[in-house]
Amino acid sequence: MAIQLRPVQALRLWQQVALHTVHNDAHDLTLRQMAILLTVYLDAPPHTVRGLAARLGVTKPVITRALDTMGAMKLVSRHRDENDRRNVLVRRTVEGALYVERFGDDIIASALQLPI
Amino acid sequence: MAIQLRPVQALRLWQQVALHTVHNDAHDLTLRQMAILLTVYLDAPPHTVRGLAARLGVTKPVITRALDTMGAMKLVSRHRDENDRRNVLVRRTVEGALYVERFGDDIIASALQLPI
DNA sequence: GGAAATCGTTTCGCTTCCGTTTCATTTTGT
DNA sequence: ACAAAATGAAACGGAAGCGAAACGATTTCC
Repeated sequence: MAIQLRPVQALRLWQQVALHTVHNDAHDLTLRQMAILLTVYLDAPPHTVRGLAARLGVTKPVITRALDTMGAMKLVSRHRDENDRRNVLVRRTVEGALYVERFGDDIIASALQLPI
Repeated sequence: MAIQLRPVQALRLWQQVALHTVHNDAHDLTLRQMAILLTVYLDAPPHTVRGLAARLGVTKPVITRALDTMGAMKLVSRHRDENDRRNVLVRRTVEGALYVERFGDDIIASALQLPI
């Protein structure tokens, strides 16, 4: 059965997660960075810079910069593709998986407290 | 009945909305700005700079700057409190209400398409 | 083999956001 | 009346992101 949200529930959910993230999250990712992170962790690999740029509808430098930032945070890692050395493959990390998992828990907790 | 999400559903929902927003939204609000906007539109007024700062757990200049930005976008408006002229009251706008409404629709649409 | 295409990165100038501090205005308390 | 407190905005220096263009490294295509 599909997840059906009423408008106030949908907006409340987003508000609560946003408030919680602003309040407690040290990483302070932008929406673009979050979109990249979740795509790397939810979509099937491999993930290339070009592929991520296409998925988000942004230019490649946007991806490169986001990977710089999130790489320094150890949320993702970069590796040369040995089959085609022009490519860079973005891979998950233990820290990133933990971060994404906790973020999902926050969403679930907020959803449970939504008004009926 | 409460809204119950499984981890993959919660994360997929956030990913889809993030991707959609990055792709289509011209405003490009930060997470803090979004938290402020939704609080103004969902919580009961009046909304002061100090109150919003406390709600988000950030300093007042953060709120002031966010209101500058979102005021220029006409998503919120500022008015002196005539009862206590030290206060500034943040109010909703027609444009802002429309923006929030559309954002809610995006969340609902993404939720409907979640895997079971 | 060599030109062309592809891929990710770097550079450039610009804008925006950040935290901290300082300031002007207004209200409160005595 | 007047000092103290409270409120929001402005100033400051620093960090990070943006789009566009240019750049090396690698592969593809004749």
